[in-house]
Amino acid sequence: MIPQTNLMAVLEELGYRATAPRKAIASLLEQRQGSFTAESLSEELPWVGRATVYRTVKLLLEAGAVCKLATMDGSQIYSLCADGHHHHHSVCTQCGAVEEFRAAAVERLISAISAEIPGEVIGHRIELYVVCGFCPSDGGR
Amino acid sequence: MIPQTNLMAVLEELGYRATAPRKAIASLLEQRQGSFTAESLSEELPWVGRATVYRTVKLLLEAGAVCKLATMDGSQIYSLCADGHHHHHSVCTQCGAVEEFRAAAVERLISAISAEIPGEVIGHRIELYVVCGFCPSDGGR
DNA sequence: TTTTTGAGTGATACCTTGTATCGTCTACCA
DNA sequence: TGGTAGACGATACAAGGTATCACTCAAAAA
Repeated sequence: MIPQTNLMAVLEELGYRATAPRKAIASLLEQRQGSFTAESLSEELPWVGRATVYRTVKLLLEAGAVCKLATMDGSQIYSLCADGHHHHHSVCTQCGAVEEFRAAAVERLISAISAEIPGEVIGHRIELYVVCGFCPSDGGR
Repeated sequence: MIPQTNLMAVLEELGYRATAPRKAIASLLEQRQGSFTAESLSEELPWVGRATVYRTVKLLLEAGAVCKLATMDGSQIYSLCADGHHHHHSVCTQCGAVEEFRAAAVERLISAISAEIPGEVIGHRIELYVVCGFCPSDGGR
């Protein structure tokens, strides 16, 4: 799985200018590779205005380079998306690491359920919450 | 599917007092039967303090009489839950109607995916976004 | 290289969705 | 019919995000 490594290029292709704040945000995200919040980005780049951080994250979201997901408690986090195509995420509840997965079985399941549900299915959200291999499991305590 | 029709009784069973604001919120939710936000409740019951509305919704959530879900754009909504057991929801993107569904296939799928993912799966979130039978489909416009 | 200009910026006010605090009130049991 | 803990409303606060606005600067044109 090779994550998107040239966020700035993605933005430039869409006609957005290569400014210092955008470059800084892009390169920070490329280094970090995990999930993040807009607020954490803002803290790590105190010289970039808060509004600019939120604006840039929104641009990346619209460009499809970043996905918005929900944690188990319902709060929002963002994650780089390696894959522009439809996929789902597993989120480590301990360290925030995000993995993408695509499973044909998921799509088959959705169609099967669609058939049983009144109305037309136009979208879905599937997130798995995991304790990843690098984090101590709760059971171990 | 018979929704929970006695929210106040649920709260009283847990030892909470039957106060006028709680009764008003419970009966409003029982009438409405759809999804709602805490803010919309507060607007419909202007004589009940905002904090009380949020507190009561939280109690119902903890009691399992209400579920918290995410809309397609990531915002939070609440919905009455008929069924205390584990289930999933489909949300109409037009009118906000929520249907519950349980599918053994979902649970089988989760176990199958768990086997392919590093780490231990401890939870999941599955929501379907639909245009329900009572709403005009976008395709029709 | 210089000029031009509109996209992008930071500061700041504001909004939404909640939670915490605190003095007052009231549901309920004895 | 009290006494009292639980519940209340008002209000301040917090997190996460958007809107506004005057200023700056990237980059295309001259």
